[in-house]
Amino acid sequence: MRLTRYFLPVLKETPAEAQIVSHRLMLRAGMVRQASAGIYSWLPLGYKVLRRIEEIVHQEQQRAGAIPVLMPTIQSADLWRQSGRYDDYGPEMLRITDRHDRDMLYGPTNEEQITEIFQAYCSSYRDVPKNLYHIQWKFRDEVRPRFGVMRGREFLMKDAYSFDLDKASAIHSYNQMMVSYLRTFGRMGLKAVPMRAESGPIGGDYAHEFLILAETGETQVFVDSELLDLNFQDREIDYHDQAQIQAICDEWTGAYARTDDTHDQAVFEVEVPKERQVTARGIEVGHIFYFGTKYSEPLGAMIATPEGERVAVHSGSYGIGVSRLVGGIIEASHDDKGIIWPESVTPFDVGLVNLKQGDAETDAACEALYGQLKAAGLDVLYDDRDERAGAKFATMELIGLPWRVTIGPRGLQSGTAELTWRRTGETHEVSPEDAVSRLAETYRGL
RNA sequence: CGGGGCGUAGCGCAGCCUGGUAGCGCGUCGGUUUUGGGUACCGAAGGUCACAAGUUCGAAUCUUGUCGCCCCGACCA
Repeated sequence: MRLTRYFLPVLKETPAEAQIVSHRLMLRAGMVRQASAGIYSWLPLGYKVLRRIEEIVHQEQQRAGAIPVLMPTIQSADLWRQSGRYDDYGPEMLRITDRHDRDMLYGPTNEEQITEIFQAYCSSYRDVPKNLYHIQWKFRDEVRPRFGVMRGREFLMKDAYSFDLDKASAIHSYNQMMVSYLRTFGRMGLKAVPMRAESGPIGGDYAHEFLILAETGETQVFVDSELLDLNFQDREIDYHDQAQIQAICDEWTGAYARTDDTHDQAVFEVEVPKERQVTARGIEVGHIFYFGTKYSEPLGAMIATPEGERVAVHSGSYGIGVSRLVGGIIEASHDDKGIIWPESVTPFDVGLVNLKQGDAETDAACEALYGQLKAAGLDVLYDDRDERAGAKFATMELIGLPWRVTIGPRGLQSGTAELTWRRTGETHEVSPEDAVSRLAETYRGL
């Protein structure tokens, strides 16, 4: 993509309304535009990142056996009356009426809908286990939306719902999602720690929130540093192997990790040696929850056991805040110059900077390299504006592309380009061919 | 929902107290200049001063109401 033909409205100054760093950088990098309180338009650069995060979530959900569907944003109030949540949910739910004066709502979540779908088609133990998920916009009318996309009213969320014959099987479904989440967040360059959450009336240990540590997090967290040192990396997972999945879950939940909701200072001090006690702020990016028959009973989602008995199906729900992750990743990865995208979610793989636009020789060198990078399968943003070096560098650093190739008259004399790593500023003088092959290698498999 | 603040050009702001035909910086457009870290200079375009009512000869400025946005707190399956 040539920058002169792209739509990238970067700002030199920080808009007054933005307080936290991810919100500021998203506005300055031209990623989003606020439409009203807690509601945003996604501009091209922001949309690209959102889609890449979404794609990783899709891949990892399906790898873990979840099946994609798409449910509507607007729901009928009827199902919510059946589950009893129409009255319980309160003013956070956006309620609307259609032309026939029927009560409708903009979905804040989809337990009722998915359970209705499940019960309509599934009636036997042969139909389970099933895990259906979608990535869809949600609306929760927060009293005070803030922090840009981190706490919006309208937000994109992945929500998966598992259906099992009994609790033991449901716990395996739960564990599969926990492992899937570790992989998902790991791929995005995040260290997300599962922390014990309020489990509600069911009891047990089967509710976890995934938090990434960041100074601007809204939640106080208490964690054993042992967990922070764990590394998921790219280990081979067999999601059908119950023992392996259970072992991974045990590894990640074996040490103390809780938010202020469930924190117990006495237990913390007994279980965790002083030097490993970490108190920090966290951002919730995922939530997994086993809720048993809470919705299947009122909504009549029953299945027959092999013995012919009809029982309520055991369910869990599993959320990932897809749009929130865009802000979360920036909170976790930026410096005073701007964003630093991990290669896995970056809007462009590489930025190409022409230091002397209009000069026949540098223009030709840039055009050639631009073509080679694209031919190597890389997504390139070519800054072909007639701007000074400083302005071009500042733009690239602001929008956070992990790699920059710089071509100017100085390097061309010796036939070299500069390859710069955003994260450290480290620069290598390489031939254009080497730049292409190194970048292609870096992005292989991502 | 309690408390506080702000709506003036695309962005950041001044002007308001003490009413008199709206200004600065950045950005944008045209030109000269410069050319490896946001060059310098000249010129230009761009605003129903959030909206409504009122006071006044005259309102961005004073009064009242409405709307929008932000911050602190409470809230957040």
